[in-house]
Order: sequence, then C-alpha cells, then structure tokens
Amino acid sequence: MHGATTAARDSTREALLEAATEVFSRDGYHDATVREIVSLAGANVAAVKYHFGDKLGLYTEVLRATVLGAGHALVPALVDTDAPPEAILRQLIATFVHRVLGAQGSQGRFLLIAHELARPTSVLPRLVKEIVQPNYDRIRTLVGRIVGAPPDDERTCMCTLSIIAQIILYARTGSLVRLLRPALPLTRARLDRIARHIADFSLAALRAQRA
Amino acid sequence: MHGATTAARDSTREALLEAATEVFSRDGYHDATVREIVSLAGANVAAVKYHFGDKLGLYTEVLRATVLGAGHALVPALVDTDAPPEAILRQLIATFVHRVLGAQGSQGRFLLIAHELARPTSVLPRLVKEIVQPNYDRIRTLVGRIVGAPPDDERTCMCTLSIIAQIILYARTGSLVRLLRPALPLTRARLDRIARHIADFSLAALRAQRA
Amino acid sequence: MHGATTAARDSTREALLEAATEVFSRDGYHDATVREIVSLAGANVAAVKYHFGDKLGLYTEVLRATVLGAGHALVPALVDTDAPPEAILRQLIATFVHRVLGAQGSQGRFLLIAHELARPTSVLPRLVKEIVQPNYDRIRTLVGRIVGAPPDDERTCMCTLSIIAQIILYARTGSLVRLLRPALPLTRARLDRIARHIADFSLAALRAQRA
Amino acid sequence: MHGATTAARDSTREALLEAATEVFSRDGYHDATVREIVSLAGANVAAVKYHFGDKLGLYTEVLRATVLGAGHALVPALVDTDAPPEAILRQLIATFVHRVLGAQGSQGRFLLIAHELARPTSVLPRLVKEIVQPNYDRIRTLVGRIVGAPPDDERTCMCTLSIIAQIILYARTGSLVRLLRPALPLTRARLDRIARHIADFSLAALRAQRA
DNA sequence: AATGAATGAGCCTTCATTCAT
DNA sequence: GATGAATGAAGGCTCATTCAT
Repeated sequence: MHGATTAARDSTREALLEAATEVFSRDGYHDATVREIVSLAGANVAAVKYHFGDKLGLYTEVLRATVLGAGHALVPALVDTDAPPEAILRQLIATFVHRVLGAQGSQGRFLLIAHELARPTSVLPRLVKEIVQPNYDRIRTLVGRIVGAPPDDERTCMCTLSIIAQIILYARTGSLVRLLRPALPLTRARLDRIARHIADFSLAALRAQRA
Repeated sequence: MHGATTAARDSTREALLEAATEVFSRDGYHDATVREIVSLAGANVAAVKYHFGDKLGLYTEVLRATVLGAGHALVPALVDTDAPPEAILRQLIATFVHRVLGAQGSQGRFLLIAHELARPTSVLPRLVKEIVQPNYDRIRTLVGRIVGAPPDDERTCMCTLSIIAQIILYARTGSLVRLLRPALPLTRARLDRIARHIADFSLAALRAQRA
Repeated sequence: MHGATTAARDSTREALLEAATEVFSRDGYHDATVREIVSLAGANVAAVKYHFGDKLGLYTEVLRATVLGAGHALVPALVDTDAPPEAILRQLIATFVHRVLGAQGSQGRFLLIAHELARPTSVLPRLVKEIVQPNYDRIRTLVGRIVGAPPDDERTCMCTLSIIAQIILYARTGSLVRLLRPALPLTRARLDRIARHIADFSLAALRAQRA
Repeated sequence: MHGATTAARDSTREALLEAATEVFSRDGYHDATVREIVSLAGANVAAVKYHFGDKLGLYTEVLRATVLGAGHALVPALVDTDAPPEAILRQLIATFVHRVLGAQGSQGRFLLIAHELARPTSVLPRLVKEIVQPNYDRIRTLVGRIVGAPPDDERTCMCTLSIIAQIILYARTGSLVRLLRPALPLTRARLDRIARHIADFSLAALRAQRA
C-alpha cells in the first residue's frame, strides 16, 4: 500500500516536472502559465503548491533536474582530452550548434538556459555560478592555448566571448536571423555548415591573434 | 511664446517617451507596466492612449527611436564612401560599439533591443524590414567585397552574421557577461579596445576566407 | 465681421448636429461615442461641451431637431382626411413600412426612435408624450372606427397594438427576422408586399372583430 | 453529504446565474457590468472567469436558460399533437404569453430577450439557429395548415411573423407599452385576455387568408 | 495526497469630461 | 469661439495563489 501510494505520488510529481520542462523551455519562466502546465500534466492547479510550493519552486526544480543536475558533464568531457586544441574547439562548436539549434522536445536544456539568460529570474546567479562560469573558464583555457596567452589575458577572454557570441546569436536571437534570412529548414547538413563556418571563422581569427 | 507653447505641449509626450524608454529597457515590453511608466512620467494612464494609442504604440515609438539612435541611421553615410572596405568595416564596428554603450543610460539602449530579440513582439518584423534589413544588406555587400564573394553568397551572409553577433553579445553588459566578468566601468578607452578586438578578430577571419 | 463669426459658429454647430444625427441614428445614444461624432464633423471634442454642454445635451438637440420638431406632421396629415378608415389605415401602414425599413442616411428619424425605445434615455418620456402618444391616440381612434368601438375600449387598444407590433417587428427586431429568413434585398417591391400583407392581415382581423 | 457538497459547490455558480439574470435583464448585455453581478452574487470577479469563461459566456448561459424557460422547450410537445391546428395555435399563444409574463420576475424573462433583440450580441445567431429557428419552422408548418399553403410559402411566413410580432410587443411591458398605457397589474385574468385577443385577432386574419 | 472552487491584486483599455491656452 | 492636451473613473480580463473538503 505504501509502495502504491509512493508510485502514485511520484507519477503526478513526475508528470508535473515533465510538463513544466516542456512549457518552460518553450515559453520561459515568465510567459509560462501554471494552468497550461498542470493541464498538460493532467493534474490540478493546487498540485503545484503541494509538491513545489509555488511556480518558482517548480521552475527551480525543473532547472535543477534538467540543467544543473545533468549539465556538468558535457563540456568537460569534450575539453579534457588529449586532442589538439583546435580540434577540440571545432568539436565543441559543432556540439553546441547541434544542441542549441537542433533542440526539440525533451532536449530543452539549452532553450531553458537561453530563456533564463534573456530574462533572468532569481535562479540565474546560481545557474551561472554552477554551470556557465566553469564551462566558460574551461573554454577560456582552451582558447588561451590556441592563441598562446594565459586564460586570464584580456585578449583570451575577448576571443572566447567572440566565439560564444556566434553560437548564441543563432540560439538566442533566432527570430532576428529568421527575419533577415528566408526561413530555411534546419537540416542536419545545414547545421553542419553553420558549425563549420563558425569554427573556420573563429580559428582563422585565433591563429591571426597568435602571430 | 509659441516655442514655449510647443515645448509645454510636447512635454508630456517627451516625458512619457523618456519614462517608457527606461522602463521598457529594464523590464522588456511584456513585463513593463503602463502604470509605472505614466507614474514615472508624472502623467495619467489615458495620456498613453492619447499620444500613442496604446502600450504597443508607445513601445513602437521607443523602439524605433532607440534603434535609429543606436547607429542604424549612420550606416549609409559610413558605408557609401570611397574608403577601403576594411577601413569602413572597422569604422562601422567602432561606431556601433560606442553608440550602443557610450550613450547616457550606459546600457539602456541596448538592453531594450536585447529584450526585443529575446522575446519579440509584433513590432520586430516591421522594424527589421524597415531599418535593420537594409543596413544588413549594406554591410553584407561590404563584407562581400572583403571576402571576394557576392553579397548573396552563403559565406558572405554567415560572415556578416558572425560580426553582428559579436557586437550584439560583446557590447552587451547584460546578465551573462556581467555575471561572467566583473562589471568594469565602460570607459572610453575600454570601448575602444572592445571595438578594436572585434575588428581585428573579424578582419583576420575574413582575410582567411578570401584566400 | 459679426456675420462671419456667426456663420462660422453656426457651421460648426450644424456640422456637429449633422454628424451626431448620423451616428446616433446608427448606434443609438449609448453606443455612439463623442469622438466619432466630432471626428466626423471635423470638430474638436471640447466643441460638444461648448455648444451643447455634454453628450446628452447634444443628443437631446438631435432628437428635438430630427423628431420632435419635424415629426408632428406625418401621422395627422394621413389620418385627418375624409378617406374611408380602411384606406387610411392601409396608407398609414405602407408609409411607416417604407419609412422604417427604407430608412437610410438622413432618413434617420425612425431609427432614432427605435433606438430610443430599445434603450431609453431620460429623454424618452418627453418623446413619448409629445410624439408617440398623440399618434397612438390618433391611430386608436381610426381603428375604433373600423371595429366599431370607442377609442378607449380595450379591444380597440389591443387591436391597435397588434397592428403596431407587426410594423415594429421589422424595424426593431430586424436582426431576428434577418436570421430567421434569408436576407433578401429590401427592394421597393418587397416593401410593398410587406406593407400589403400587414394591411390585409390586420384589416381581416379588424373586420372579424366588428362582426 | 454528497448532496450538500454538490449544493455548496454549485451555490456560487447558481448565485452568479441568478444575479446575472437580474442585471442583464435590467440593463442588457452591454450596459451590465460584471462587477455589479458578482457583487450582487456575493462572489469575486474571477469567479465569472472560472465558471463561465467570461462575461459573454455567462450571458450565453443566462440567455439560453431564459429562452428555453420562456416556452421554447414546450413548442414541440404542443405542436406535435393530433388536435386541430387552430386549437394548437391558440394553446401555443396562451402558453407563451403566460410563460413570458407570468413567471416570477414579472417581466425579467422577456426584458432580457427584448434587450437581445434590440441590440444583438454574437450569441443571437447561435441561439436562433439552435432554438428559435426550429420552433419557428414548426409554427410555420402549423400556420401553413391553417391558411392552406405550404410552410415555405411567403404568405405563410409573413403570417407567422405577424403572430410572433404580437407576442413580442404585446406581452411586453417594456418602455413603450408601459408609457402608452397605465401599468396594469398583470393578473392571471389579464394575461388570459391578452392571449385570447392575439389568438382571435390572428385566427381571424388567417381564416381570411385561406378564403 | 489531491482537488474543485474561490480569491485578490493587477493589467490594459476606453470614455466622457474638463482645463489652459 | 475653439482647441489640443490631460484627466479620473470604470470596465473586462488574467494570473498565481489559497481554501475547504
């Protein structure tokens, strides 16, 4: 009996989390409405209060489960290898582009971050501290190795941001890009081309910095 | 006396625009409330209807003024000269960086645009069509001349976007950058360094594309 | 100079009255907006206050000019003749049907009354007392002559209302009729048929009452 | 206990419907305010949204209940019998007159419909299509049998409308009739006389059409 | 553990009206 | 005699939240 109860409880809680992940990813924290989430989860409005206290509690939980909990591994796994730095960077860019632009459904991790960056909630500082900052530092170190400068060097930092900027442009200001250019279907091949361009463009710039 | 009258007549309108710029920049269109704007402007709620029709009308006016003030009005004058393409591009980047960040509200101007890009309203398409697109086309042509490719070439377009991306993110003192790096005072010298970095980074990349 | 001033004053006043007649006839007092009226008249919002005090003042003036002033003549002219009562009634019905249904533009007199009856303002009592009641009494006398009963007889009154009801149905609940029957264009011939039907129907009923 | 729960649960909804019927009947849809309704019902503004979606949803519910209660639900049972057509029509008229005026609020029921006809909302078309039109068709068939013409014949339709018109205006104690005649108490005997008059008047006219 | 019902604060908008010129 | 500008009250609606069961 206790097992069944637990299962039932978890099922509602899980459904809520799943629905919230989808809606928060699509609309961001501010635009998402509790009612759409509970409706999608087949649950009641008050269930949010019961399980998570309030909307922000639910959001925090979603962020924790989706990003904070699972996001630690990606960048380190790519960066901390013995491959040549340029190859690593290229791989890093490709991975992000595909994740960011190819995101759909449960792949909402990056959309969640994008929304959070665009309109921060009180959760942002922790998100940045735990996820973004460490990854930024890792990439900075990588870039530093390519340009031949310490990670803290201003040039290194600026170059890193220049690279990140290009990836973010597509993820965050997708609407602008879509308006400036005819809406091409984002095929896998097209994503490859975008990634390759960013890598080529950036590596050329980095090499020039080194000289 | 007539001048005074005009000044008096327009003063509410001006106050409204000023307050709206501040509030919209801080909160974005959706979170901003008309009530705070009019209260800040020392005006009545109905004044917004009288002068701008509704909240969106007021926002449109603010956004248009901001985008034009952000340097877009200068693009034709800068681009359509006989100077060497690389010099033009360098100048263009410097102009945008200074305009965007060097104005009074330090970051108000760009925050507004950042909000709009992050969470577009119905104004964005028209704004892009009327102001941004033509300038984008101009810059694309310029970049095409540098990389030795037609303006419509995919590489040309991607390179152009890569440059724009850096200005958008880089010049930005928004949440991400502010959190990643200690908030440095944006001195004139610092803006110069940022602009020079973007130009160096991008021109090196473009030259590499040409070869 | 004084003449010119007077002419100018009257012209604005007249324009307001004309525009108000049109708008009040179309929308009724409650739905009409002062702004549409002054916009149509090419005048300023405050002109209403100046010339008529307020919206109700303007409405009263319109009603007076359109209905109270000019409406006295129609029914008496038709009724107070030596023609046989049945012919008079037939003519009365035809006239009203054409006026009520054929109304367009400046012919707003009946529309104004219809709106006023549907949603009375404080002007209604006077309107009824001065226009409607006398005409009702006249028609009652006429009907009384046909059924062979005094004007105050309950049967006479009921018969009169039965006739009026048929006319009003088309004018007042036009939307219902239009929904129940396909929207035929109200040609002159069609109005004639409607009028003839009401007359035939009613006279047959009246004759039966007499027997 | 479950009954009590249901009663308690529906009590706000019921109170809302009752208050809305009163206010909508007095002021019509456009002039009625949600705030007065909820205040009268001792409920909150948001309760309207919860139970009926919005003001129009509440109004739709009220109007539907009123129209059905006004006798429309009984038409099929009355018409589809083997009684002689004239007796059926007489019974139909009596039923409507008593239903419409004899209910509790004395005139509330019909005032609501009168308002709707005078100033239709978007609900009218659906209401007519779903409820009124079928009954109109039934009555038309009945009238057709009396005058000896097909239900679609123009004369049949016009005669039907002439009868309906009398009920609509006649039974009404609205502004016009109330002003034209001293407000008599609507005793049962008086309602009988009104109904008998309409039936006598109309049947005489119909018989004349047949000849 | 969960729910249907209800709440209150707040939003944008609209209107007739009035003020200062 | 006339106007552009400004006002305040009010209206419908939406949302996250909470209560009683």
